Amino acid sequence: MSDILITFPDQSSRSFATGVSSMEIAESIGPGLAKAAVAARIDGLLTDLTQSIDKNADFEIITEDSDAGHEVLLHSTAHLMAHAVKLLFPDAKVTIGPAIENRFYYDFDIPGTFSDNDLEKIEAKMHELSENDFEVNRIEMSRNDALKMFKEMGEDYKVEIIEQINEHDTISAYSQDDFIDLCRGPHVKSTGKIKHFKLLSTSGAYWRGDENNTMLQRIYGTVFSTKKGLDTYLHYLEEAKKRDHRKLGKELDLFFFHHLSPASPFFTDKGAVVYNNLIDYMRSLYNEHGYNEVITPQIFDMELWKQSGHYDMFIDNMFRMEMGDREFGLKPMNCPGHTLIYSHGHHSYRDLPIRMADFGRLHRFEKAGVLSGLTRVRSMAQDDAHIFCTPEQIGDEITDLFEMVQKVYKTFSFEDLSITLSTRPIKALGDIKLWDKAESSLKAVLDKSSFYFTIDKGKGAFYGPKIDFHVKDALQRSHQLATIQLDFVLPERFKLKYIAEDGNEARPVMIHRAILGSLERFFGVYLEHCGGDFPLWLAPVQIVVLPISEKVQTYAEKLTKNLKASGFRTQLDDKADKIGAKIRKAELSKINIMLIVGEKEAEAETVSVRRRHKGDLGVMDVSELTGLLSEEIKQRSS
RNA sequence: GCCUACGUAGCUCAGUCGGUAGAGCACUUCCUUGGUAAGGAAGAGGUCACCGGUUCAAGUCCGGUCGUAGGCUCCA
Repeated sequence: MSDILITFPDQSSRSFATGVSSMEIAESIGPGLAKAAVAARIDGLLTDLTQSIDKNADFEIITEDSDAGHEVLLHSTAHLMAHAVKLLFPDAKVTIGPAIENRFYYDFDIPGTFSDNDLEKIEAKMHELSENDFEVNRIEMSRNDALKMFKEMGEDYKVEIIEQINEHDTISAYSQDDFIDLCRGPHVKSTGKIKHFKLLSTSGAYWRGDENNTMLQRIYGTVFSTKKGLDTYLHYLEEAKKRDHRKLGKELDLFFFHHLSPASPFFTDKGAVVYNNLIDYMRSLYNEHGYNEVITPQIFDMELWKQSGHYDMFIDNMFRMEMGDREFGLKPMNCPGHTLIYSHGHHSYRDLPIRMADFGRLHRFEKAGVLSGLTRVRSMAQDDAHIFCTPEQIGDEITDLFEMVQKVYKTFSFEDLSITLSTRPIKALGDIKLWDKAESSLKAVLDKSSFYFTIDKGKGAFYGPKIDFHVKDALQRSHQLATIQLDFVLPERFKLKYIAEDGNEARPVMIHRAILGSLERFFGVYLEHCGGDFPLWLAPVQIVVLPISEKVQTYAEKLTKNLKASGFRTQLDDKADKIGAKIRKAELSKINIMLIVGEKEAEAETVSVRRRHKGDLGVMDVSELTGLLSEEIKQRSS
């Protein structure tokens, strides 16, 4: 038997006997590696460790702590769960069970549903199967044999899957004890490898995601190679729950919902302070960047939405009303209204670009099942603007937007910006030449920006290509916030024009752009990002004055009054509580500055300053303090 | 829209087998006048989401409506 040459990721190579398995190679390198190995990558393809190799190949061991290895482990755990479910619920039919980010799921067709109690039983059975340490074996077979086998087993969904697999492809299945499941693999070599897992939740899910198909029962779970890994992940889930904007919104009394206006947030006085400060901040940027704000109607004759195309594309998401013999639509977007402003006057190329900003309230009838807190609402406003410009101006406008976006994310301390450029979809309106030009100008700006970006081919809007910005929050979750979309269609539909340099009429381009996106959603995302600890400039209550006893009531009142007059959002806590209780209350409501005043301070006209989460900062003159705070607010420090 | 779970005081939650509703925090009043994360006492607060049904009797059982939550094409 001749030898084969195995090349490792560091480009070193060694020869092995033909037919060597990945496991044997791993063992030859070291027992530690062999223990951590879950799969191998041979010439770029993920395979089982037991797979034998009979030709020269690029080779890499996949360990359980790598991303690919974790995926294998997740997928193998999905199988283990399916195994347990089949034992406990013999009538269940298996469907698919992929790994997703940090989790896996498996969909089953069962007569009833899974209860929490069932989940516990399944988990216990999984532990039992893990302890049995069954070998996991790959079985390859022809398409016909596979069809026959799964038909006999009554696994209709698997049969459907096999029927869609290319005739000439080999089909693989994996067995552990007497459980067998159609699967591409690879898998861990025995069930004993799967130890640290937890089933998380159940839900309904349509077969192949199509609501016309059978509703299946899905179970989500997670698994890690170490107990520590699992604990860390479960802790992360706890942390995410603690920071949930709906929970914080209630605790800090920022907003609430009422069943008489579903999915439409009520911002309390406190929440409105934050909301309005977000708007004020964007306004200050608009001043710097040459935007003009407009105010447009809430309700338009349906004729407008027919002309804009919303009637065809968006009518299911619109609130409509009939008044006498006219039908009106509540605006879901500002753009059509803005074209009416643009058309209200004549424009020369010298007027362009026109940057038209609008914080108008929008209403969208989102399906009941997709609503969620502030992230998916039916009533919202955006930091919306439309830029009307010449095709030549697109590049400069985008460059300016980039600058703005970066400023904004810095202010809110969002790091880890990533960008996608979405290009022309198959169903696109407008001249292809214009598309090419628009795409290349977007790409040129991106190239110049030194930002890393990926291209989402064919994912642009039907009216133009777009750039989306994604940020990661404090828990490393990604959120799409800003969007910049080029639009050639609306200017066409509304026959927008300007007089070009050559004296002829020309069609402007519209750029739709929002940086925070919807203010409601941004409020939610940012609330979770900062965990309710608003920076001073955004805080609903910036200062609370805490008198130690009634003896200093007069001083405390005067102090509060003066701070309010100086523009600080200040409260006085003159309840008959002890100072410790007042401090505790202020800390829990996350008020930035606590001013403790007793007889000493009253006499010297000073304050004892305590900062949220930081504790006692010592005694200060009032003017010194207000100077520092004013500067902090002006800088919008985070 | 579909599946599942949930809806009890402002908030967080108990409420057994169907027998007419309870705690903590918050709130109000009183006592205490205090020095950096909870001083004490008393009081007030609920059409148990809504509508209907079963029953002598419903927060509890059944049906419906509304609302909220987790999901619903990350493919064997």
